[in-house]
Amino acid sequence: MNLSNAEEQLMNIIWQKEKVFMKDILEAYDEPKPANTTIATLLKRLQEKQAIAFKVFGNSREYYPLIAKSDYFGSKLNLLIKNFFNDSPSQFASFFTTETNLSEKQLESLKSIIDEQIKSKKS
Amino acid sequence: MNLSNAEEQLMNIIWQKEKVFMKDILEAYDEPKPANTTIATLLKRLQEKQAIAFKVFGNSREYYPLIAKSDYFGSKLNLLIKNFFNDSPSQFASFFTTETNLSEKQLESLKSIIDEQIKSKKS
DNA sequence: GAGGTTATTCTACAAATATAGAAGCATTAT
DNA sequence: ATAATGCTTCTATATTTGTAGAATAACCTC
Repeated sequence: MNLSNAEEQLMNIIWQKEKVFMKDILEAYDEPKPANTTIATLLKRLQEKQAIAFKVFGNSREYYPLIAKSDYFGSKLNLLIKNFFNDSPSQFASFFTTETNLSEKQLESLKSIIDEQIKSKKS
Repeated sequence: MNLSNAEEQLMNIIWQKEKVFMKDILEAYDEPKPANTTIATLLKRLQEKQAIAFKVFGNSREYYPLIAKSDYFGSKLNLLIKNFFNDSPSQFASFFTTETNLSEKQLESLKSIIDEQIKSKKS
């Protein structure tokens, strides 16, 4: 599943709101808002790509995602790790921790998340 | 700095080798290798984008990166975190550890990386 | 120094992307 | 009913991307 930038941006809105009508989407965009026909085009393309679907409600449609954000983003992330870090997640992780400038507190919380993970692996 | 996929792939080769001549690049591609004119086009575009430069050596050019991989990738990563995780690195981190399916060993090594980080923050 | 080899530029073209006008069809407000 | 509104589809255009042929220039070899 490959989405263009504009499509990704729109998907983000849809993921965030879970279900949206056209008007909700327009609202969600910052100024300068795109023409509604632009959004309509993107919605169409997303349907073709099977990224979203809709339910008819009265005269308009309520759009919802067909793919989970975590799935989409997870595969994207794995691709990045593959491309930039020779498929080594730990190499990426080290880059990540140094590069994103996490606070001490954030690092601690990350550590405990990892501990959780390790525990669950062991069980 | 926004690079297309093909450009990114080429940059990766250049980053890996640090300095390359055309022939080195061609070698680095898997079969089916692109036409050398294709590579030449991409090199040209990367120059326009100020992503690479070259030194003339005899009759040919030795290309080298103008932007660091870590810079490029770091800003890409931060963008992703911003777009997908509401600008919360720790939210991303937790996603990362669950989603990339790290082995227990990798998790341990990641944990020690984080410990290093915490120590260095404290000092 | 004629002919092959290699790198570079120019030109080209199809596909994908970003963006939106025009037109049509419901629905709602007057 | 009529007009205004909202949404969707169709059509269209400019730009970017992926890919590479043709032409050219500079070496290398014999």
